[in-house]
Amino acid sequence: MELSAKYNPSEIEDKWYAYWMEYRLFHSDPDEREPYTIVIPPPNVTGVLHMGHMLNNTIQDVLVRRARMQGKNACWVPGTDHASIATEAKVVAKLASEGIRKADLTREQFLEYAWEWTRKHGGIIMEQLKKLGASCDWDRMNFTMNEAYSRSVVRVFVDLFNKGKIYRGVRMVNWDPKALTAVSDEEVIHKEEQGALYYIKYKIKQHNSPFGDREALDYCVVATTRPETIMGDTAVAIHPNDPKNAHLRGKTVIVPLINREVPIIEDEYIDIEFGTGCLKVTPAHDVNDYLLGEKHRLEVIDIFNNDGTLNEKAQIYVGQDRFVVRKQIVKDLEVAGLLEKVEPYTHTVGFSERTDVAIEPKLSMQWFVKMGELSEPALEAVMNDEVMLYPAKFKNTYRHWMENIKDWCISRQLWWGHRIPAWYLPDGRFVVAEEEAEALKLARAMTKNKALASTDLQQDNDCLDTWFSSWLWPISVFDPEVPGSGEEVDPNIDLQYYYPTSDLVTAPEILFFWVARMLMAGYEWAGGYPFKNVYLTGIVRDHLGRKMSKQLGNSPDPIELINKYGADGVRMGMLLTSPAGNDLPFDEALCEQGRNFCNKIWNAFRLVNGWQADDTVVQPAHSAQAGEWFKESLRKAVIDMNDDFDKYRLSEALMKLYKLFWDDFCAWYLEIVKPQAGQAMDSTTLGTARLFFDYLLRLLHPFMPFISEEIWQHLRPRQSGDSLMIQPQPYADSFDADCLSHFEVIQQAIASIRTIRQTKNILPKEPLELYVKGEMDERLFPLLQKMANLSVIRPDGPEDGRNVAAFLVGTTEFFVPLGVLLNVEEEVKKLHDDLEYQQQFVASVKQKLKNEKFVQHAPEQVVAFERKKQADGEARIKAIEEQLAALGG
RNA sequence: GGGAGCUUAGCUCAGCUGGUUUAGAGCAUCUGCCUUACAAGCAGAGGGUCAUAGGUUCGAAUCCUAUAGCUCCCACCA
Repeated sequence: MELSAKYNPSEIEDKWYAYWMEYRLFHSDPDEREPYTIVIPPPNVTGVLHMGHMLNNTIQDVLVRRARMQGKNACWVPGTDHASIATEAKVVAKLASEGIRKADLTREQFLEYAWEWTRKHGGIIMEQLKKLGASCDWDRMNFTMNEAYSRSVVRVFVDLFNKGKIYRGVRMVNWDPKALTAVSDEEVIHKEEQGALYYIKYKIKQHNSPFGDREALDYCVVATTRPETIMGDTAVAIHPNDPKNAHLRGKTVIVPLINREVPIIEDEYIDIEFGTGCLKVTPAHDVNDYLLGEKHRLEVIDIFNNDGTLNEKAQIYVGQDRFVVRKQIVKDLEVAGLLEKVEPYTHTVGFSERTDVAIEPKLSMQWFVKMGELSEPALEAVMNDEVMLYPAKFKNTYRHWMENIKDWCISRQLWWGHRIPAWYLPDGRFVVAEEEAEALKLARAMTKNKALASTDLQQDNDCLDTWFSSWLWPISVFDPEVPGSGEEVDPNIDLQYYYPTSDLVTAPEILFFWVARMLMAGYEWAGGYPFKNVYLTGIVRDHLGRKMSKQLGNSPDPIELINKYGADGVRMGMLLTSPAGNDLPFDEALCEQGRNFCNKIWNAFRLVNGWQADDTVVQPAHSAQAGEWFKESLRKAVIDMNDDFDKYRLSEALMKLYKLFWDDFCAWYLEIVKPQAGQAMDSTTLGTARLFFDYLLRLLHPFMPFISEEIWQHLRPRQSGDSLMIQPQPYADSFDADCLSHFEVIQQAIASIRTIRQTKNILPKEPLELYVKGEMDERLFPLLQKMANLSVIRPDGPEDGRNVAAFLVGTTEFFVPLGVLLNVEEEVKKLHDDLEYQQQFVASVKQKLKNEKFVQHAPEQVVAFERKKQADGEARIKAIEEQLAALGG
């Protein structure tokens, strides 16, 4: 069989993915084995794969494939999220491009468009994951708006409501006066704006005056950027410890132009240094003011219409736009003598991402979940390490957030999502139920009106926050009947077997949005934590350190990368420099490195594949030695990699494997056992080499599934249905450290001889002689001889020290007689430099040992080690001095 | 403003409870090689006051304090 000199991924990747699918190797059913479960963080249903997904899913696939090869029943559940905000925004934009406005559609019509969009674009991302090699159990594909899943979301809402954990309340939302809708915090873009700070005089009302309630000359000054909202003022606030405003305590002031009397309140929220230290309080139009208002029980006066014009509650400027009013009111205040001054002022203002108009904070009725009790077990689980976060530094952040948790606003003014299962009665009261029929029953009971019809009920128009469905993900993908009625006869087998899942791999920015809430849901409805370990990935950045985003256009298309470098190459590129929790500065050079590694593996295979065994050939000593050494090296690597995996240090595990394969296996082992040109190979060595290759492929498979499978299938005849995917991982629990260190001495000696060749211009082909003086494992001489191309190895030093290149490994001296004349001066200088270095080294060690406190306090081992350092150093000095003497230096 | 974290070679990072020759790796760089597996390669080499300043200690990249710079999360100041 003819094999190309370059590995060609595109020829084999689809073939093997189809093969794995054909034999259902990704599929999992509960059995007696230990389960290993991952649920995918569901990407947006209509999204496309970006680099963050690449990283995230590569990590998951590595973990899943490894667990599968460790004999666990591995199950990776795929699926997508309906992503209400993002998807609805896309649908609205698409309709707009066709000249259709959402406002002109009924809910049903809009949802029809949305489903059409979802059917058209949904699932693209899952197909892309297949290109990456993701070994998901596609039979378990899920979607947060599936019928069953949706029922579970509604059931959870009803359950929480019945437990008294859901309530309605007023909340400040980001109102877009142009789109006439609330937008989420994520859709608000904060921009710096050059504005002004207006200082407005509020007259102080004089009480207890002997002359009655007459207006005084006295006033306080309030600084504001939004003078047009003063008609909504219901208080002026000062700091309780503010001496310069102390005279205002207990007074009331008059709101200019409309002459409303409002109280002076005191609160520590006020910044004494800002402006005059007096804050106008407008609860309807500022988040902080609203909180102040709530605290001090102030009246709330909403002076704006939905389109940003003023309403009749403003009393003046009714019907005019907020920005027109701002200009006009400043003039009017000035005329009235109530404007003290205007200062230029730079501040940030929120703008709507969709319409680019200034966001108006607006109060509205929303649904909330009480978080207090729900959050307790979720906080505890992480703090007592029942659930582990990797890296652990996120524990602090997590605690900080959980301890200051606020109630969760779960309603969204959107149509694409799970509609809130609340029905309003004509009298304004409401009932909560899973279905309309049930709601009607409840409503009839509540009103004691049996004639009440379903047409009298109006279901809430809002839908639920996306996270309110995705927090159930690790439960509902296995059992959408949770929370059940408590009357189920058969417990759900899948949930029992796969839950809790093993590892969750996700981005740190959704630690609170998603991870924390899944923990809460797990304890609330599934009796315990939803996952044992949370691996928080880094954020993928470009080489300038910017977050990759569509807007910047700095994100490469993952599929193009796969086409260019192969899936295995890209996977390796993603994993090479991505320790958990650290940012990943992405560079295509990393994929190139991955591709090069594939090529290296491929060519190593070509070499081994081309060898023919000859039973008449006896195994050379060096080949046997190389085999013994590589076996130990492999064992050590397996142990080290297991340790790395235990700590979720995937990139380090991969780097160890990279070096094991490239350096130890290719550069050393294969080079040692490689027969001379034209010579045959003994069957023992060939068998061993193939066995090693097999082990290496097993180690490689979780990281690079395609190339490893391709080569494994070539390595020996296979039955159909066989796959590397399901072979056990190599196992080791110990290794021979002496064997490795003896070999290392040989490696260093060989490298030194090669350096001599290079500096002396001696070709590798030309054999050299070698003298070895000192301790050395002589059994390894044949190996040394082959790799350094030595004609002979002799004990002790040469009699004539001239024209001999010398070097040290440890304390062992090596001499290479050279046919050419040495540049004595150069050699002497080199030896002097080395001597000086060694002398300084020994001096520093001596200094340390002379210190009585060191000898007293330091552990015995450490002192003994220092003594050995001294002895070795002195031995080396002696050797160098001898060499200098031999050169007559 | 509150919280968390980071700063080690040109780049990306290891370096765990202080002692393991005078700090390691990969990539990049430089030198020499088209050696019949691989130039997407082989062989070799160079490169670091461990951000700065103090402190603790017999001993500090490692522990403590301050300073500077950077990153992230939360709240965003009328």
